[in-house]
Amino acid sequence: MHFSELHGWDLSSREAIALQKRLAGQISLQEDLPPLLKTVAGVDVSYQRHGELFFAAVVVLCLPDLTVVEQVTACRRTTFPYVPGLLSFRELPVVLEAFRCLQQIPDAVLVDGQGIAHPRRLGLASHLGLWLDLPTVGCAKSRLCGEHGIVGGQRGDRVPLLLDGDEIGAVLTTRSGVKPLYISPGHKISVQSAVQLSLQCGGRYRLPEPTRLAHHLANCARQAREGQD
DNA sequence: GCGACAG
DNA sequence: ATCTTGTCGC
Repeated sequence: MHFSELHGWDLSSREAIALQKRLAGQISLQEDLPPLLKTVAGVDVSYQRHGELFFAAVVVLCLPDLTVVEQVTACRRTTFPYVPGLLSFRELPVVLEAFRCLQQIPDAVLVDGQGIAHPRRLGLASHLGLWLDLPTVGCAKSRLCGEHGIVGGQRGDRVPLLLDGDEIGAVLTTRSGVKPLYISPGHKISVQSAVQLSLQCGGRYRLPEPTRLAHHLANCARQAREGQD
């Protein structure tokens, strides 16, 4: 990993973009999942409008029953601003902090954000996948880049997400009658498996259980801290 | 120059 | 993401 990435993350936007271009070349879209997935983790971040504290949560669930086996949270202050396309430099530090608290290593990770469906093919899920050297999937609630047709309204319906002639992901309806999710491989997984895993992890809600629970836990951690002051 | 733009 | 109350619908 790049030195500046191991410390402080105090990069300029120009440096961050250059780093993304280099790291993108290390992303693997080859299937590298265990024969049978036993655990899958979900991760998400929460923070205040005008606050500097960021809270990350990681929840590990068992497959195929989706029972929770472990959950951790972490808190850290961030300085990197929100810039579309540079989200990982803002959220990855606290997310990695949370992963260090985990007692076990999940077989795969679902992330609230894009994988390779990114202008430089290195969204938050991809960047995290490289750091952890684990299969990751980007499960974003809205589009960052790429084009696609209209997707059906039934759970499981999907259309390809294309960018510069490449299939970078899929627009997937995870729950009938609800806005679709933008699914893309983060690292060490194919579009097909990313979609398959996303569906396997949910059904009752728009978001897959792992990220849905992580989102809730991160919010609880933040509100608990706010209550102290 | 103009519009788009994860969380 | 967050700021915020109620409200429509299964």
